[in-house]
Amino acid sequence: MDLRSLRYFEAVFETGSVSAAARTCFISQPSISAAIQQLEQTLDTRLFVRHARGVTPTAEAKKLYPLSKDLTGNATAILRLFNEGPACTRLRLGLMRSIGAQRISLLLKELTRRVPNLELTLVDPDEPCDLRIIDSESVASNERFVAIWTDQYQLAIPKGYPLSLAEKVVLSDFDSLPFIQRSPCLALDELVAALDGADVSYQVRANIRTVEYAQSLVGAGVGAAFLPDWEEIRSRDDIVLKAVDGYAFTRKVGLAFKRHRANDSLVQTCAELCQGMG
Amino acid sequence: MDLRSLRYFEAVFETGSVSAAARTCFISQPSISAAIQQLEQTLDTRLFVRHARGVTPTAEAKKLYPLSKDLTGNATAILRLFNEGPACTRLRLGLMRSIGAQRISLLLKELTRRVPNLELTLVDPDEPCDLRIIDSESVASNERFVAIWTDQYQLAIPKGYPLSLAEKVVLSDFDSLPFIQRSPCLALDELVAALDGADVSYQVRANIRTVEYAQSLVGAGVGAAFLPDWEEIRSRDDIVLKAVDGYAFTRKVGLAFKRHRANDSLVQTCAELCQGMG
DNA sequence: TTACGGCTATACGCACGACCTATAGCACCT
DNA sequence: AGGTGCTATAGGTCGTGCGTATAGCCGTAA
Repeated sequence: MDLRSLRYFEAVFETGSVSAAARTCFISQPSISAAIQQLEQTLDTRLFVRHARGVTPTAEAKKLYPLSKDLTGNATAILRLFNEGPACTRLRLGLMRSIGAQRISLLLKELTRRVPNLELTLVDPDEPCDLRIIDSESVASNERFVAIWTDQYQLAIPKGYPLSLAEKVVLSDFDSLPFIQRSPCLALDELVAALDGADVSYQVRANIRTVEYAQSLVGAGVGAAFLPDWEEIRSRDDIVLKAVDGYAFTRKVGLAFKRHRANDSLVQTCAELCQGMG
Repeated sequence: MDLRSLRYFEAVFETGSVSAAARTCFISQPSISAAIQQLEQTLDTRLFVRHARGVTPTAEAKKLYPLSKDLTGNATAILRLFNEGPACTRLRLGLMRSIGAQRISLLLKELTRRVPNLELTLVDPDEPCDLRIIDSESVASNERFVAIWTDQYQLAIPKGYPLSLAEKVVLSDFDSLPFIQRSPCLALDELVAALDGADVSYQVRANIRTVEYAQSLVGAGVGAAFLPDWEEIRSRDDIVLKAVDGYAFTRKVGLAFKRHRANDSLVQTCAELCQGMG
């Protein structure tokens, strides 16, 4: 019997469902199933009655639950007793460049509020780090991904451009449109592929990496750009955002972390936080 | 932090030594070292000061110890709560045929006393089983071995034989001696090898498997046999036990169990019991 | 009735880690 | 100085916790 199984048991008990428990524990459903089976075996007791709509706890499970809760509570209390104090917890956070500061800063603010004495270091997502905030395409195979939000990519057009008055944007509108490229960006790659397929040639005015630069350049009238539909962009009076008719370019942005660190408490609070920001 | 590390910590704290803790936990010393280091890392605290004569606990360790003891105590209490009652614990014990009933029965008696409601099944040691009582030569590579006793093999001679009066037995005395072979027996194999080397031919009267049979046959005067120097044989007035001059044939008999089951409570009580019987 | 969606259990493969043995390095003792 | 007992490190093996993919089951909707 180990604390891990007990925590999983508690989650199943509280949610009344193996799948739901798996979600709250940031773990796959079969893993919870296996852990519960193992626990049932070591205790030589049936803890849940399985049915198609979830599971219902047996009398033994109801007896076990408060004991388990007490035990795991004590365990984390011991952890806290030794970990709190002046010692600060260090967190290296890999941040995809194209994410944009505004939206992330809310998250980081909340994180530093929740974790006292946090020493946060922001690095590129390809550097060694504890957590990464990246798009879902960049997740490594040994990483777990918790989505935070989904960006809809739209064409950001300077107010003065004729296209900014058009009802809708179609692919042919890109023909000889001054354009600001931001890379790496999968949505842009898709767009380029679509344009190539339609034999439309566009005019590159700038190659930059962050959304902030692109935003400024569009605002300054340098050219149009392909940007996520963030509120901070939408609310500018010098930029118009328009969807490209017939195309939906999206990317899922979220938190990625090594699977074997899923039980790390710092990782867990981050994951919970990110789920809450959705 | 897991219960395993805490239990190892308690053992180190109580014995004041990593090596001693390893012995009481039936585990290797580096494993304890690693677990303690890991615990120190997750608690972000130095728990022991290492020196050449063992380890001394720090103030933090003294603070942790009662908390840890409490936690692991609660955990085992939960286990007991669910495991005790009318449900019986089943144990399949593989018993080497050549071990002899008398000595083992003491051990089994004590075991059934300590474990209430034990359902014991004795099987051959090559059948699937939870524990095996075998000699040290037969231990598999994924098994751990806890010695119980060491048998000294001696020549058991019927009282009436001339050799029973001899001062000492030498290899040449085996020449045309009526002999009772018991196999499999490594000590016997060694003896045979020695006899072959000395060009002595002996006379086989019987081939049997258990010590009990051999004992009876020797007692009945059928022939001599190579037997461990147990009290139950030594005390018979129709058998004389004599060491073979210049040779020490021994075998270590003990408890063997799969390594990954070393933390199983039933396995542990058996191992402790066996250590105590030495 | 069938089709579908959500639930749990099973199958199977991978990778992390707990464990082993062997050995180095250190302090104390003879 | 060499021996003994301790702890730490190195390197390899095996068990198991976790993943994805999938089967099977039941309740609901078409």
